[in-house]
Amino acid sequence: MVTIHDVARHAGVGAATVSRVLSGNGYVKLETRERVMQSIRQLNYTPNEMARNLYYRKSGIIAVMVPMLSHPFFSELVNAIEVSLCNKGYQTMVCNTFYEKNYELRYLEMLRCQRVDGIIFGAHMSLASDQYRSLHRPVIGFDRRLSEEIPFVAADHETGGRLAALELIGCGCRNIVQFGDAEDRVATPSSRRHTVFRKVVEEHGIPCHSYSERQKYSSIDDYDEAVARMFEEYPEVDGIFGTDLYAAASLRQALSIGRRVPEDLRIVAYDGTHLTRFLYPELTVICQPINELAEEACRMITDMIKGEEVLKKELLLPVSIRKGRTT
Amino acid sequence: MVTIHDVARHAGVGAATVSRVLSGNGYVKLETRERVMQSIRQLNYTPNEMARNLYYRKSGIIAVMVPMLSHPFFSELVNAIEVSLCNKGYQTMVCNTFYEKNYELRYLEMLRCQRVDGIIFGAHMSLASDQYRSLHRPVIGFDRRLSEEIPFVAADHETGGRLAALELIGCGCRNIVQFGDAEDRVATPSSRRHTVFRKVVEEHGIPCHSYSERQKYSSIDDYDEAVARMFEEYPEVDGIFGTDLYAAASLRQALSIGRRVPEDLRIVAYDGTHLTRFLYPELTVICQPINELAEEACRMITDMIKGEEVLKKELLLPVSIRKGRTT
DNA sequence: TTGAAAGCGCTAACAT
DNA sequence: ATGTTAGCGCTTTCAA
Repeated sequence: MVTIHDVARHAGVGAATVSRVLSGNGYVKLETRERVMQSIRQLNYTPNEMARNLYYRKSGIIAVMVPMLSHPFFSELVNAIEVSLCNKGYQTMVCNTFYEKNYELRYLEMLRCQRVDGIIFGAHMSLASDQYRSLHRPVIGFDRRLSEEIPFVAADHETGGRLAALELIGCGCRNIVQFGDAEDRVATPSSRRHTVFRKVVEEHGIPCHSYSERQKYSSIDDYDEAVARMFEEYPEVDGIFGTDLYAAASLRQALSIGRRVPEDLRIVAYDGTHLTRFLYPELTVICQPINELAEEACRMITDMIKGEEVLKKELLLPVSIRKGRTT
Repeated sequence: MVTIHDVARHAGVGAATVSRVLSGNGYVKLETRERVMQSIRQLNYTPNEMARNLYYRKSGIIAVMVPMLSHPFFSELVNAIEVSLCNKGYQTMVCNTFYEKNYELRYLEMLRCQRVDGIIFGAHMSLASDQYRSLHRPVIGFDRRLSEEIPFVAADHETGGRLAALELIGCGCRNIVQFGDAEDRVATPSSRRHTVFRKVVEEHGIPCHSYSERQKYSSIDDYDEAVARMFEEYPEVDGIFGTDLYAAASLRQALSIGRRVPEDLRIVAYDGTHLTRFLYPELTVICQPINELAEEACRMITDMIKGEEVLKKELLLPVSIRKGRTT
């Protein structure tokens, strides 16, 4: 590997001069500059990023932790984050956690050892909040309230849950099922949509059955199985609410057992990933503003890295409803 | 930030001793070791990765370049790569290229400046092959023949194209359309499936119309538009072949204009992403072995990084057909 | 068994 | 306008 000293020797100057030419800082005689440039080109020199990083104590890399990248919501999210970070001059490191604490810990370690400048936490929160707090480094939660001091960004899930409920109620549903835990046992902002959904449904005097999501999804089959079990246990269901994957699996199975949608069964999806655009009949879906969420998350984390205090610690972005043919 | 010297001072030893304790190399008296360990814990010390990386001249990071992470095929691929690299002790950096040469160049630069130890090229190949060759660093092509010396891994697309063709022919299709360029203008292994597909179809005396894929996809709408145009230009079509997204868009539009699948129209998809599992009727699909492809790609790149010569420069993995209800 | 010192490749302060 | 030097934080000879 050719170093700055090789270039310096080749050009007959000191290393500092080469550095000056490269950075554009400081004065360099035109003639010297050109000689240096030529040496750089001849030796095909590229400055070593690791040395620079060590000096500046920053890696220029931001990690984004998600439970599973292949999940459409997270792949679209990470995609948007990558775009946004790239525009801000950062590289994106992806970290799958598979809902496992060990992975989370390992990735937190990357922050402490300065491998990354910051972390966007899109993963399940499984650690005690003081473990996050004790970091004292740039961390933000995506849809996760990690601790009081750690800023987070999320969609306005309460409104999302309400919109979904009203949509199904408006269609005249009498037996509603949602995939998600309505007990508020999980403290993530996104779980609130299920609490609100149930509340609104029951306020209208309609029974609402909630199927808790499993802790961990390893494959698509998990969704299919959950939906199959639901249809078995709750055959009279006429309104379903769940994330895109649950909604899609419900739609598919409903059609395959001959139930008419939306006549016999209405479905409202949540998230609005690309998947919903490929289904027939088109799903009615509550869309999270993925791009905007990503943009804000990146703005927050880069501000924190720059040392600026993030003023608004909790940022909720509005959801929207896209009406399809399943309601 | 607390450094190794802080720990050394705190424990009343030299920095080298702390290093020995940390690495487990060399002899350290039990008593000293324990004193050092205690200091490490008390000061909450974590070794700085950047300094280590500089010393060892490696970052422990591998970049994977894809056109667009939100595309289901690439998100599943990168997911599998992340898992595989993680098991091998590497971090994964994602790089979207959006089919643009500038991005590719920028990412190649990361290799030269030692920001990453290697690159898996899952992106469109837009540079001249000597630009890749001149790297002399660990690079492998995923579905891309970058230059003669650069190893690559891909699915056996020729067989894939043949299987798809035979499937549609076997269903009695007389007017077949495929989404993809059958002219072999693009030199990627994956484009071969379209050449073979057309060849097999025409050998059976059936006309085959090929819709060239666009260079760049920015949104899902692009697929929808292409399919809509196809149905308009080629209303008599009774057999369609295309990647999952084309197949899914075709299925949706076919159903929405009242065409019966598979009675009036048969569809064979290519790739086998999760998307295909959510459609009704279930798509018949030629599946790429994504996990195995990722596994092999990672094995190759890590071998190259270790300095081992990759023996088999071209690795083709078998595809499989999953029969659904669209044929 | 341990510490001092020389690097890894770069930048910036300080001389000149 | 340019070179020398002292780090950034770590690891590894080498000497004691």
